[in-house]
Amino acid sequence: MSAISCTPNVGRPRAFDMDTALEKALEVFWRKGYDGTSLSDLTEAMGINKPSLYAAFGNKEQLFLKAIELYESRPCSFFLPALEKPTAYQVAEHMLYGAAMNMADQSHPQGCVVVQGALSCSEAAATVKEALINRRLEGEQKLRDRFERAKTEGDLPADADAETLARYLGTVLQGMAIQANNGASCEQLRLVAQMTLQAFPRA
Amino acid sequence: MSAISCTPNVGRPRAFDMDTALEKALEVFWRKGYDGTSLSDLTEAMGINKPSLYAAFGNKEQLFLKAIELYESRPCSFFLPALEKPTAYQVAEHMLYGAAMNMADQSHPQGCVVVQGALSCSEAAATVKEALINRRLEGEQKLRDRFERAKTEGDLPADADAETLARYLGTVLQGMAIQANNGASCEQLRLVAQMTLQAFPRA
DNA sequence: AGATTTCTGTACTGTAAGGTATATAACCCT
DNA sequence: AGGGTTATATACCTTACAGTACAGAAATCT
Repeated sequence: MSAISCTPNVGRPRAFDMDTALEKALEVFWRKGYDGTSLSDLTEAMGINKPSLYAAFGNKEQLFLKAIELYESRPCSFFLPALEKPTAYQVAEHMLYGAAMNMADQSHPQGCVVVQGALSCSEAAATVKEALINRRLEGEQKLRDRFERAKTEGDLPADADAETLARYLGTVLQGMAIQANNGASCEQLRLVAQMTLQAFPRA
Repeated sequence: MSAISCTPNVGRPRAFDMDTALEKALEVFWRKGYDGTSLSDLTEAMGINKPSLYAAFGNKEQLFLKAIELYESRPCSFFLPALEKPTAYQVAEHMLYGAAMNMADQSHPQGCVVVQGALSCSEAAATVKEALINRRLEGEQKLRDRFERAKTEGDLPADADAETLARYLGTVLQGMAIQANNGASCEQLRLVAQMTLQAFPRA
């Protein structure tokens, strides 16, 4: 995933850092959505001209998809690390509190770009909309798989409905993204997380 | 709210029904969002020309706001009726099951236009974004007021946190809108509703 | 009937959108 | 130093955007 890998050793060197520029693009897409972001918004934020953008990232759509990949692989991402907690309850707990922390964080746009990047959108954005839906569904599938495993490991009751537990958790996480856009604070989201966990079966 | 009220009795009569046209506009905004909807999309769906649209509804922004008013006052709206149920638990129950039914309904776009109409958007959509945030916050305030009342009426424990209960419910409802966009069925959303209610205190 | 009022349809405005052609600048390799 | 290669900057392309001017059509009022 590093941008270094595709840097040639001949020709004029790129005058900007691709990863930094991609971070800037992500921030704009996150704040304005795919349809709401213009190429001028992007080039301005990234500090480059259009031909550089196109040469480095393809086009607006590919730039968006690369920004999403970056988003999910960032160190502050909470989803995958939470999956590795030892019990289903702890997975849910870390995911909910991680989301509360992350989505209300004022150091970047609020909410989640995978939720709000292209929810209702033009036909021009159909591809990225589908990509985001797939990301959300994949996330829930990972949760479901984790909960199925928890059943075999005994930290979830054998009759627990892993699919619905995963969808419930996904629903709250996605709802928290909207809440963060509404201006909810980290502490307010933590209270929601706490309440959500009351419906979650324990060992 | 009827369009009849402002119809003059002199001059050439309007060749289209304003309420029907507004329904069509709502459907487009719902599906494509404010930024993703063009005036051509609107005039085509509404079956009218641009000057008729501007004369009747002002401009794109005002048309959107009128469409949202229509959305919230439609007979199939579930929010306000649910508030009138006799107990807090029944309020939550009817709201969650109503949302499950409504948001996955295939006879119109999935989800909720108040959630997805202008979530992340351009500066041009800033006004409508604010309007939608206010609608969501007002809905939660109504829930909170209802739950405060339930505490005095004794169908919620006196130490219940009405504010957090309202925000929890709002979070799940908003999350269900995303789920519906993901393609979740009514039945799947009902299972989420059921699980949500497990965290809800009863009399 | 004629004047007045309002709506409709076409054609148009200026601007901004996504994307590209081209010339020049900066580097590596021999 | 010179050729090959890649990036940059400016200027441009086509298309679509939100919004409007204007002429004609359809109604009511006197």
